[in-house]
Amino acid sequence: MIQKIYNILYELYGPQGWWPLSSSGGYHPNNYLLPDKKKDIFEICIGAILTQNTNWSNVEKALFNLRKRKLMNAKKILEVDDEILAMAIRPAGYFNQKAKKIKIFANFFIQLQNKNKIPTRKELLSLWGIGPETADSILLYAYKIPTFVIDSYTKRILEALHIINGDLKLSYDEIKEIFESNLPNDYILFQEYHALIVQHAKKHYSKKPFGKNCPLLPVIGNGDLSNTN
DNA sequence: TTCCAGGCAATAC
DNA sequence: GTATTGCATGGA
Repeated sequence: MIQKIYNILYELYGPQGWWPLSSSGGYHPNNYLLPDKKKDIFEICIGAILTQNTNWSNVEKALFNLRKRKLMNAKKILEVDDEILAMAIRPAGYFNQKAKKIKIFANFFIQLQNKNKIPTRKELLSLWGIGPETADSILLYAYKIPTFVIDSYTKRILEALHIINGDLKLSYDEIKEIFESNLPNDYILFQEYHALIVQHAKKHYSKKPFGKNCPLLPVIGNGDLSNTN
């Protein structure tokens, strides 16, 4: 079932090429070696924080401002005044909170560089401002670690398809496990699948009634709560 | 004008 | 332990 949904979405939309990177002019379908530079890895991490409950077009404005001010760099982020940073990322909303989150992450990022290591999920979750979705996005898209990203769209679609029951209020990790236990452990597949879910949800699950004209519903939505295969 | 976006932490119950 | 609230901009 989980694999089948992926096949249908891929057939519908094709490769998505997440994460969008400014250095490659946005999305980069079929180039799964990216990011390959420290600056791009950092940009993905910052973008993952900025996009928390925020439209990507607003995040792009904030990222543009950061590049314009030569702040797309962990050391510079730590040096700049909180208020300057907050104003630069203002279009992304929640700018005071996010400025604080970005500073905390920049400090962590520099420590990673010094130790020449990649972050663990546990380390990321211990940072103020990094929750499960942001941690998984960073691991999957910046570091190519095969960990599945769950967002509100994912839950919305699974509920519409009756693969999960909204009343059961499954945890983030439980929903994540539904995907990971039914798919090969492949970061490219995980990157594309999450991106396809977002693409599909923007089209059919953004405004109510959710799932209107969703082509998955006639194929998958059979009301069987137990079958996640 | 209202609603929503690729959440998270703090607070209330 | 679970539910609610604050955080904020910009486009539809």
